[in-house]
Amino acid sequence: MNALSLIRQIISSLEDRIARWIKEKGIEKKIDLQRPPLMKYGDIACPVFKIAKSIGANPVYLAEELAEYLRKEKFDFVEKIEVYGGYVNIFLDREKVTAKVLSEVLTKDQLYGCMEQKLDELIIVEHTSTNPNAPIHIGNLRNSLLGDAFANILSALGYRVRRHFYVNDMGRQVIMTAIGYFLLKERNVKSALKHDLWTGIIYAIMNNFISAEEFKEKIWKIRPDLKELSQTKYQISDDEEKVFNEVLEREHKRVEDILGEDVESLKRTLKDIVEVSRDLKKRFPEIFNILLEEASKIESLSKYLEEQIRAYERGENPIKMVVRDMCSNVIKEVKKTLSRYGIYFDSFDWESDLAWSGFVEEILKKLEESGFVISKKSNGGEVKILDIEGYLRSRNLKSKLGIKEEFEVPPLVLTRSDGTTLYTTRDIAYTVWKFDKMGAKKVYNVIATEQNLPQLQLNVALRILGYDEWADNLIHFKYELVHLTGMKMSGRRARYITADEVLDTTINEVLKILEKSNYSEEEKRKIAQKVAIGAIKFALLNVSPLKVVTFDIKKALDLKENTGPFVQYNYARICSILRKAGTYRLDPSAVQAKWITGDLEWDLIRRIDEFPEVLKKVVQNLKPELLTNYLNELAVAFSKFYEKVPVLRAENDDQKVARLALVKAVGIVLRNGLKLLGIEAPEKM
RNA sequence: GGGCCCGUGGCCUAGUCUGGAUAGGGCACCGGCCUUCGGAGCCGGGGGUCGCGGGUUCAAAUCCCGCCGGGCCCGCCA
Repeated sequence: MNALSLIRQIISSLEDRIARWIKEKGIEKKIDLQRPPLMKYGDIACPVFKIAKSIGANPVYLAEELAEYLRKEKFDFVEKIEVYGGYVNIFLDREKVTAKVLSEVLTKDQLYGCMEQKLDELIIVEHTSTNPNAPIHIGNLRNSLLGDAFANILSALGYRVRRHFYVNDMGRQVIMTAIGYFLLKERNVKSALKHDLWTGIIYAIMNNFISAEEFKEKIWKIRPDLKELSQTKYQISDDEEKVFNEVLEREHKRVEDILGEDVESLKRTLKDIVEVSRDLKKRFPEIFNILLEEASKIESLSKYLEEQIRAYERGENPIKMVVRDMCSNVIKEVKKTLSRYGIYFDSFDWESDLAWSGFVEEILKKLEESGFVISKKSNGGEVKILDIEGYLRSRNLKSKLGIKEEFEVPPLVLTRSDGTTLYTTRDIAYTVWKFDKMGAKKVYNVIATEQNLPQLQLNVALRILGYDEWADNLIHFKYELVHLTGMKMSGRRARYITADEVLDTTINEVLKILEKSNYSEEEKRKIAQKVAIGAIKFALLNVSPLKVVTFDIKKALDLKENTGPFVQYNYARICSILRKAGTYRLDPSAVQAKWITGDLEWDLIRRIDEFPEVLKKVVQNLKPELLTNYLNELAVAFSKFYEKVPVLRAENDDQKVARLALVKAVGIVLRNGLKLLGIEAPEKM
């Protein structure tokens, strides 16, 4: 691990020495060095309050004593040591540090920040993994950007990284979409839209039909006579809605007894189904009506759906062909969208492949052998349930996994009553596959926090299988969802802001700014592309994954508010300086650091030196926002330097060369950092 | 009812794990700066009960307890 920053190394050697001093005094305390808040307090500070307290000494005297001790030692890069209050403040030798840091950055160039040694360890980052029946929208995009940037950084740190997309083609939603997709195909209805948009609409409509049917079945249990009102099972007419509401109102006691459901929530469901139906019918009348017509020929869509789910799980045609055809078409579009964002995968893993290979069944059997699977009679069949809580209690694992003892972890349903598997069940098999077949040492799953519980259950399931080490190395990289101002995204209503739209509108916005410039059309296009990507990615990555992002398209388009373009802008300015400078020897031996030891320069040097540390922190803490923050601050620091310190019109050639070297080094870090975020640094903008 | 997460000037955000010096940035606002390397910029200014209340400590945004507000989850969905 040689990618330590220089100052980090200096701190370590100081810490060793201080630890020795503390030990000599017979004190047990540990001390951490810190970065002082102001430059006048030096570069590294050591507060001595803790040890002073433990031996009842005056902190100021003790600090003086420590300072004396340290002064006697020889530290390579330390210039002076001062005491202020209970702090020992250490000032570094700017010239020496600057020379060393610049030499490091300039010689490594594109590799600065990266580990030289490649590690053998394979890390799998699974991200995006959207259902293959809809377009990538702004919410999914957060997942993709986090996963991709994180994978980039891991690979900079020397790991072997593979990016995997899990194609979830066995879910209920996908199969119902495929049914509708097939019905339209039979009627020769061709999509005028991109495939992912097309299936997104089909999904919404089919889902609405099935919800209507399920709702009616419930009502009819209470009032079989109301069946006569029904024209079609898949729509709730205005009359029906009225009557249903009356039934729910008047007979609420019976309703709750028979259905075991809350009347208020049933009312809400009813209202929702009707509203969604109206909305979809209005927006997509043809598709809606044709699907309704075709669906009405089927006795029960929900039964039919269940049959098809079973058939697909067994790998039977024709549903197999239909689903595969539809999903591949959607995935093609998803790939296209993501490639516009510069995001690629090493592998698309089809859920169904795993199931058809018999691997899911194998895992299921193994789980049953553990003795923690409970079978429960239901719907004329048997559901299998994994007793997570029971296992945790029997192994006393709760505190290890950070779960409150009193909290009872809900069981995981492994199979439906007809024997088909559920998402998380298949995910257990998939996870085993990642570790076992792919040989991953570590797996990061970039998945929204709403899946917290299933991810925990998955983790425990691995332990039940005896794969504790894998479970320890399975990391749920969680993030919160994206909310929108002014509208709500909803797959059920086929309402979303797609990643393509976001990019298109942002590009247009950048083009407007570029209008007055005298770049060629071609250049403008290229720049707009890069800057738009920079704005979007930076904005989404800049927010902690654990915080809900409220995406305001208007704000996102205000490029002044966006720090991505600001960072890019400073890179472009750097390129401009270097271009105008012509050919200067900027190799380390030609640079005299004594010319660049002012506060502004020193601030830049310290930040540049910190870059490798930042990358490590991003990975350790799952916080890509540390990198966006870092880059923004580096750009701010550079901007200040740029304003105050002339480079091309320096006083003499040596000074000019030194300043040019510094500028170049800043450019290298900005460019490398942006690249890790998946953002290109334009030389002109 | 239970569990997890978030709460820092008008808005966004760092710092919280591992407690230390004047809570760091950005946007917006007000006032300056285009004869100087790219003004998508720079300089200056106002604006804060770090959600609230206790506790621990020489020292709390940070640790502990209790509340409040917001989000998510507790389906034979994913």
